[in-house]
Amino acid sequence: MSDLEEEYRLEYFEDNDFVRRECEECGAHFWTRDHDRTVCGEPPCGEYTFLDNPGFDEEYTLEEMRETFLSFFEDHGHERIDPYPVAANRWRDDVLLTIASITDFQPLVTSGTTPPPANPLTISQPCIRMEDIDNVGKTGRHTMAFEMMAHHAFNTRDDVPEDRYAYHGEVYWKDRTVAYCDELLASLGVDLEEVVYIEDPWVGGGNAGPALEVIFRGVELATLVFMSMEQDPDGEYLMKDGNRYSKMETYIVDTGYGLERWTWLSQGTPTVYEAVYPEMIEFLKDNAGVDHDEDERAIVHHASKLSGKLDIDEVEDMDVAREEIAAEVGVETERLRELMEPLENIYAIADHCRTLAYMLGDGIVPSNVATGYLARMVLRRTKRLVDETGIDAPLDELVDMQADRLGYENRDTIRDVVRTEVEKYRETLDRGQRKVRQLADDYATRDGPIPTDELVELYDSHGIQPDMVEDIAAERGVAVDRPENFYALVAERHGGGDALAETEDDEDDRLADLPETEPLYYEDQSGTDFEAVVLDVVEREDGYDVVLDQTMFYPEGGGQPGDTGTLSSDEATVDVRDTQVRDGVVLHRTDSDPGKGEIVRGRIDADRRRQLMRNHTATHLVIDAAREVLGDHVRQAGAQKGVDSSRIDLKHYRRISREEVTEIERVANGVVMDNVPVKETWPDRRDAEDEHGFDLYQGGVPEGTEIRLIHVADDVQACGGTHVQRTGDVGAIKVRRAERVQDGVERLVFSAGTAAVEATQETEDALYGAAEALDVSPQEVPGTARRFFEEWKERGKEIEDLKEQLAEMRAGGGDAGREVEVGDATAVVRRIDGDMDELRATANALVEEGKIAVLGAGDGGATFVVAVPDGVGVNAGEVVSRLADRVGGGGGGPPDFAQGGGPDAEKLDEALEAAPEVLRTVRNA
RNA sequence: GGGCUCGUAGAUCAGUGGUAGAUCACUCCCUUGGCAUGGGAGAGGCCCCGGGUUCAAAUCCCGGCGAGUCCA
Repeated sequence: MSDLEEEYRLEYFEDNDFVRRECEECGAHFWTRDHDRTVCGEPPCGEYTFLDNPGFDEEYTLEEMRETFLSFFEDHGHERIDPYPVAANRWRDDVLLTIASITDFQPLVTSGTTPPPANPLTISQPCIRMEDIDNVGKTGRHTMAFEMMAHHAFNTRDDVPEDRYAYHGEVYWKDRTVAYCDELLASLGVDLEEVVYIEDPWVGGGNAGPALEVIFRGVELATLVFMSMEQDPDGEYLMKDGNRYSKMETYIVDTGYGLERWTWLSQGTPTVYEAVYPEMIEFLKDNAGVDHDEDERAIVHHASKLSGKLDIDEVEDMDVAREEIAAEVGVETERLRELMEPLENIYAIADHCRTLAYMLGDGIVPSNVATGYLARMVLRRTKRLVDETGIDAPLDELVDMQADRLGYENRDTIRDVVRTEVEKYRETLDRGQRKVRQLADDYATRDGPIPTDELVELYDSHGIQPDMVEDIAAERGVAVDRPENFYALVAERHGGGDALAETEDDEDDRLADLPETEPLYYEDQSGTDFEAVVLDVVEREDGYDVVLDQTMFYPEGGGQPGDTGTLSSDEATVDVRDTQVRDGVVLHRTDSDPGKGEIVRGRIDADRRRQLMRNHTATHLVIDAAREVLGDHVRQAGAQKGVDSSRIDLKHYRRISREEVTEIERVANGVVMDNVPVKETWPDRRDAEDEHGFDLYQGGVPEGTEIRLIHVADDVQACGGTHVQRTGDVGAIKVRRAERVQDGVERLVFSAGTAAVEATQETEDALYGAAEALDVSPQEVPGTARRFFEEWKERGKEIEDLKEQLAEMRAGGGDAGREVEVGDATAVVRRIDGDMDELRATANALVEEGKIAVLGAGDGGATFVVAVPDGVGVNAGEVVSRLADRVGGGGGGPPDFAQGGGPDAEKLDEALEAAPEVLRTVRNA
């Protein structure tokens, strides 16, 4: 075992007369040029000393600071890289949002599978961290959106083979990294004597390494991480997370310089927000009517400087913390709150709008899942703050102010998304208010508070904040039972949620030893016949996996199903039912064993494959058409190609209308008719990304240095599937339907080629069938169907009406049945073979006349209705129950009107015979 | 990806297996010079769709469609 102390003994520190010290306050080790320094200086061992006392020679705006940083590293041999989207789930599935610049390069680049876009590189990466959301605006230093400026270098040890990783050798390591930091700080006018490097080992996501925190005037300006270890039970390093780690063959410089912190430091304003969004804060203050006099400004200024104490993670009681600040500033707590709260809200609004600009600008569509859900939460929170603070500018305009500043080009879409989402929120609020009002009225009559479980239900199922419930309940004088641990109770409802460990079926070692299968399906996408050698046959539960040296069978991938067909040797032919790929080895799933070492002739099911190719090319066309019709924000959220029909899931913030579907279909078929070639290229991924951007990766990010691109007209996508040669080969595209798979995700189901024609014929057949049934032409079907439906309803009403008349006549006519005396009342017992409605109507009519009605019907089964006028002591339910018993069934109902029946219709008359007896028995009971 | 809730008149919603309801809106009549209002009458329902259980389903069960919401 060894610890990391050695790791920090840099030559750079030696050469520049640094000393290593242990902080008197917290015990951390740090390096400094100031030999008299005894504390590390990071709060709580130090305080911000740059407020009103800028740390740099000049003041910088956000834009200027970013440019200064990037050009500094460009001048020092780094290539400037465009930022990645904030929606990190577009290239990795373990995080939703980009939370650091290194997020961009995980896992493919950090693992050495794929080369970095440049090495070394510098970037200013927009990031979003939701954890601190409650601190934003209050502490003066927390933001949800920020840019992490960084420089990265990807290294491998010299002794590893040159081709093992996608990059090789050392670019630079710890000394140069620290030297850059010093030089950058010095170039901005920082006195290096004041700079402290704290040893703070870094652990995260299965990797670890030594790291340095750079502290200047109490603020952490940068973190320099030297990622060089991976988790390993036998590793020699025990890190702070309690796990053991060992050195990797790759090691990576991962730095993070907070753009906002640097801008803030250069200006020395009381809060970071005033340094970062001065114009927007001016605008918001103006709009909200925040106008302070000299005196008030001084209070706010003083309080802002102390606001670091309001960190809700560290402060136990917010109110107490505010009191302390008020005491120190020398004003009433309430006065301070009145002054500070609107400002805090304004700061938060500015930050949240920037967050939304990043999210929506990068194509996140608000929804109830994943990043879309986060966007929705931020938007709603922002909307609440805006309303609370009395700002009357529409939210889409506020977000647009940030989008404009950040240079987004899709601002119209962003505004449209915000407007749509605000409207949805308004509807949810309306719904919620109505619900709460009703509930409150309900509990107002019951003389008790609204219980906790109702509160939890309102929030969990209807999204109604407890605050809102309390407000509305208070208006009605109803208390609310709101416990401290409210959100814990909500979490409880969602159960343990222990994630099921995905049981990766451990593949045979046999496969690992086999060479990667030579793919023939790219060389000749329309080829169907080939010869190959059977390298191995693995028996499976339900068949065999055959491995060949080369194959034309396309293995399932990119939403395209694996090929089927046959493998024939001289002796036998086996069926290939499916094709899969594991680590480059293609597995042909067959029903019997073709024999290891045999030379076989492979033949794929050409018709099926051709349909799959048509569907795959059609998929590209439909996505492209959808983008044209619906907007550039449309992205693929999943796809599955099939022989008869395929589907793609698209991110879109509205339901796709019938007209839009028609238009998409028209555009896609236009490209089919243009019959343009479908081209395949294998560019270097860096060139491809430079030229086409991240939208290449609609179906996921491929590995490797070179990637395969499919070009169809103007559309370019990274794709591993097989395609037809010209768009005309698709034949035709028919969009069969659009359905909503989640909020914000629309699914288009479509068919290509023969299946498109068949799909059209199917709907036509249905239409012709309907036309024939109605005996009209197909064009007249909608009108006629509507008319028939109307008439059918009319007739229903008429029948009901007639039944009632019939019932009255029956009741009055006394044609059949018999009248018996039951006590003081008269009962009419009669068989009427009508349906339940008729019996009911007749019974009602008899009751009107003051008579007890006992009616029976015998169509199919036996049914009874018994009705009793007011004031007659006979329980109708009881009578029915006894009568129904005689026909093998049951029945019941309220005492004045009951129904029942049973299967034995032939016993109906018998039962009616017994009715007078039953009535008397029940009456006396 | 998972949990929960909802779908009944044009709108908002009641309706815990037994005759489908309320309020607003709508139409007509009365009150008034007219309007606000007030009084009365009326029209308006495949109770989302399909299956099942039951003598009987708006109601219970299963599936589908549509919507909302919370969490990862």
